[in-house]
Amino acid sequence: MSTTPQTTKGTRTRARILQAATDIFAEMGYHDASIVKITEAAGIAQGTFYLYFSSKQEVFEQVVCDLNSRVRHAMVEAAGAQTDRRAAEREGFRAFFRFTAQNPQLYRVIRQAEFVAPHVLRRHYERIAEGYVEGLRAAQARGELAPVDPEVLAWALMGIGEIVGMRWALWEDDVPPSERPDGVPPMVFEATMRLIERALAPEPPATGREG
Amino acid sequence: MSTTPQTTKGTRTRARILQAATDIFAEMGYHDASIVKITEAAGIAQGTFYLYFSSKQEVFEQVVCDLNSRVRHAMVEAAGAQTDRRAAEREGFRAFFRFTAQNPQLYRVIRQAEFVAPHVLRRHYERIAEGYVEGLRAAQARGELAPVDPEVLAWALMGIGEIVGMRWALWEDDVPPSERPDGVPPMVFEATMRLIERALAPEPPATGREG
Amino acid sequence: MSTTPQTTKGTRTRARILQAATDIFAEMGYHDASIVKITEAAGIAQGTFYLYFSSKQEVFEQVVCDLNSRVRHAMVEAAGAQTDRRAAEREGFRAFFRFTAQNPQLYRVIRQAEFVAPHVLRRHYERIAEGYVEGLRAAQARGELAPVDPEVLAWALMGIGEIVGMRWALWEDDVPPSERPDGVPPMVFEATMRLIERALAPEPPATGREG
Amino acid sequence: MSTTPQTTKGTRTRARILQAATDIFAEMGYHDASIVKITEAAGIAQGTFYLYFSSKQEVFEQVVCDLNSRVRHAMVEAAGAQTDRRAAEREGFRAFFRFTAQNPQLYRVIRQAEFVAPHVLRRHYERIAEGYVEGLRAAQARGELAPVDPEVLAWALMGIGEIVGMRWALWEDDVPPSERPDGVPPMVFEATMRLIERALAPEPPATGREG
DNA sequence: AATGAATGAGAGTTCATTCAT
DNA sequence: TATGAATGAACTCTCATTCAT
Repeated sequence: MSTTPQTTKGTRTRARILQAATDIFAEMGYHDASIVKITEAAGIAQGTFYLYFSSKQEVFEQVVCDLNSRVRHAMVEAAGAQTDRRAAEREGFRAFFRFTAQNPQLYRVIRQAEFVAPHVLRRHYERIAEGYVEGLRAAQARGELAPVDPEVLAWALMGIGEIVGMRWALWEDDVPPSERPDGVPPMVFEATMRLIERALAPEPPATGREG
Repeated sequence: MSTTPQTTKGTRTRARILQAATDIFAEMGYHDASIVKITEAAGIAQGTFYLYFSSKQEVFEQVVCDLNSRVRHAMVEAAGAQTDRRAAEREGFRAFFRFTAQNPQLYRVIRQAEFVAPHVLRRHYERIAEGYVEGLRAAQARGELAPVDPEVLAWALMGIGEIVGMRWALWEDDVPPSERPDGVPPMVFEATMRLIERALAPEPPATGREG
Repeated sequence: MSTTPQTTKGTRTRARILQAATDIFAEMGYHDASIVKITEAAGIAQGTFYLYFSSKQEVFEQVVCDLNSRVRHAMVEAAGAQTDRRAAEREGFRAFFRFTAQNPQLYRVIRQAEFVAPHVLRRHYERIAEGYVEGLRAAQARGELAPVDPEVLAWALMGIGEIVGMRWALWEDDVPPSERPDGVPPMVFEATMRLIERALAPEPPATGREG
Repeated sequence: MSTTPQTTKGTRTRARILQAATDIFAEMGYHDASIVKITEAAGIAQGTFYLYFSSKQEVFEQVVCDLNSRVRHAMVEAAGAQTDRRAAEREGFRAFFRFTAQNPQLYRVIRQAEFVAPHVLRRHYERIAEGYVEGLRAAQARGELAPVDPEVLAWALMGIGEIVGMRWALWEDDVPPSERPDGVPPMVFEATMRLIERALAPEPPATGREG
C-alpha cells in the first residue's frame, strides 16, 4: 500500500506528512489525532497520506523512531566532543534537557507508545541505554567510574533525566524558557549533576559500605 | 448524574465497576477500553455505569487516584517502620518495586494519563514527591543526607524507581516473579540501592568538587 | 456485538432492519447497498443496526437464509397438497414461478452470494435439492419416475426452474404480471411442464398427451 | 479517453490488461477487484489502464463479452462437427462442461454481471439461446425433435447446463479434475444427457436405454 | 437501583479516477 | 505510450452517552 517515494516531489510530501504527524501527535495525543487533522496540517488530501504510510499506527512508529534518532544524536554529539568523562556526562545531560525543552513533542509522543506500540517504546529506551552502557563500561575500565553494574546505572541515569526533564523542562511554566539556557533552571541542572557525580564518582564514599 | 451510593448493594456495585475499570484500562489502555467492556467485566448493564460515574474520564481519574493512594500507602508503611534513614530508603524502594510487580496496572494506567488527564498525572507525581521531600529535608536537618536540593533529589529518586521498576519489574520476562522477591532481581535491587546510597551519603565524596 | 433482542420493541426493530435490507440488497445489490441506506429505509439510526447484526455481511446471510426458507416453504406447501406425483411437480413449479414473480428479490439477492458468501449460496441450492431428491427417490421407488439418478435430476430441475423463472418471470417486461397468473406466461408454463414430464415419465409416455 | 491501440506494443498491453482483469474479477469479484490490483497483475502503472479502457465497468463488460464469445465458440465448434442431432447435443454439452471446468472464471464473472451490467448479462444468455433456438427449430423441422416450443427448450437446456456445470464442474472438489475428462464426472454427464434425450426425443423413446 | 434499546457523530481506510510529467 | 502522485467522496463500523421502562 504505502511506497517509498520515487520522485523528489514525493520525498518532500512524505517529509511534510511526518512533520505534521509529529506536531499533531504531540499536541493532541495519538487518539485525538486524526488522519484528517494530520493531512490538513500537511496540506494534502486524505488519500495522499496512504501513499506514504500504510496506517496511522505506522506513522506513529516512524515518528517515534525519528525522535529517538534525533535525541540520541544530540546527546552523543554533545558528549562525544568531551574528553573528560565528567564533562561528557554534563554535556550529555545538558543536551538532553535542551532537546526536551525545545522538542516537547519527545515526551508527549513517547509516553503514548506504551499502548500504541509497546515494542517501539522498549526499543526507544533500549537504544538510549545501549549507547550509555558502552560509555560507562569503558569509563569503568579506565577506573573513572564507581564499580556499579553499568546496565543498572544506565537505566537509572535515564530515569533521572526523564523525570527531571519532565518536571523542569516540560512542565516548568513559572520560569520562562529564556531563563533556562540548559532547558531546566540552572540550579536544577547543577543539583542534578552534583547528585549524579556523587553517585558515579570512582572513590568509594567513606561510609558507603553496603556492597 | 453520578451519585454516591446510598445502599450497601450500591456500594458494592460501585466497587465492582472501579475494579473492572482498573483491569480494563491496564489491559487495553484508555482508548481501547470501552464502557461496554467495563460494564461487561463488571457484570452490569451499560446504563448502570452512569449511575455511579458521570463519564469515562471520571472513572479513569478515580482509578488513577486509587492506585496513587495504594502505592503511596505501601511505601510509607514500609519506610515508616524504619528508624534509620538508609533502612527507610531501602524498604521504601523495596515496597515500590514489589507493588509494581504485583500491580502492573500502575504503570500502564499512569502513563496514559499524560493526555487523558494531565492534571491527574501531575498530582500523582507531586503527591509522591511531597512525602519524599519532607522526609529528605528532615534527614538533611539531622545531617544524614548530602546537601543537595531535596526537591531535585526527590524527583530524581522517583525517576530511578520508575525506570528501574519498568525495566526489571514490569518488562523482565526472563526472570520469573518467584525469583524476584523484591519485584526486581536481587542484583538489580542491590545495585540500585548502592548507587542511591552513594548519591545521598552525607560525607562529601573525596573528589566531589563542584559543590 | 450483535444480540438477540430481549424486548418486544427489539424484536420489531430487528424485523424492520431485515426487511429493509432485503429490499435494498435486491434493489441495488450488495455493494451499492450501504448501511446508511438500509438504516434509513428501516427508519433507525446507523448505530442501531449493529445492535442486531454484527456486520453488513451478516445481514446479507440472514436475508439469504430467510428467502431460502420462504421459497422452500412455498414450494413444499404447494406440492405437498397433491397426491399425484405429476400434480405435485406441476404445483411445485407453479409455486416457484409465482414466488419469483412476486419476490423478485430472491434472484437478485441470491445471485450476489457467489462472492459475498459462497457457502450460503451453496447451502441455498443444496437445501432445495435435498427436499427434491427425497421426493424423487420415493417416486422412483413407487415406479412413478424414470430411472435417472435423482441427484442429477433434482439439480437439473432446479436449473430449469431458475433460468425459465429468470427469463419469463423476472425479465418479462412485455407481458404484464396480470397476464401471468403463474408467474410466467401460461404458454411458457405449459411448455416447461411438458418437457419436464417427458423427461421424468417412467414409461415412455404413450403419446405426448398433456399438450 | 480510451483508445484502440495503434502500435503493436499497445495491442499487447491491452491484451495483458484484459487477461489480468479476467483473472482478478474471477478471483475476487467485481467489487473487491481494484484497478490497482488489475494494473499490478498486468505489470503496468495505474494511469496506463485508462489509456485502454475508460472505466472499471468497461473492462468488465469486455471481459464478459470475451468469455461469452469463447464459450459459444467452443460449443458451436464441438456441436457443428456432428451430423446427428443427438450427437451434436452431446458434444455441445460436453464442450460446455469442459470449458466450465477449465475456465471457472466464466461462472464467477457472469454471475456478478447481474448488478454490474445487467444488459450484458441478458445479452450473454440471449446470445447462447439464439444459436440454440436456431438449431432446435431446424431439428424440429426435420422431425428429429419433440414438438415443444424451441425458445423454452433452449432456455431450459441452458439452465440444466448451468446448474449441473456449477454443481459438478465448478464445485466438485471431491473428484479430481483428472477423473472428469468431460468436466463433470462421467456418471453425471451420462445421466444429464439421458434426461435431456428423454425430454427432446421426437417419439417416445422405445425404452430409456440410450445410456 | 437497574436495564437495554437507541443515538449520531466521527473514526480509519479504500479506491476509481485525473493530471502533470 | 507510460508513469506515479494526488484527489476526495464514500464506506463500514465504534462508542460515549441518553432515556424510557
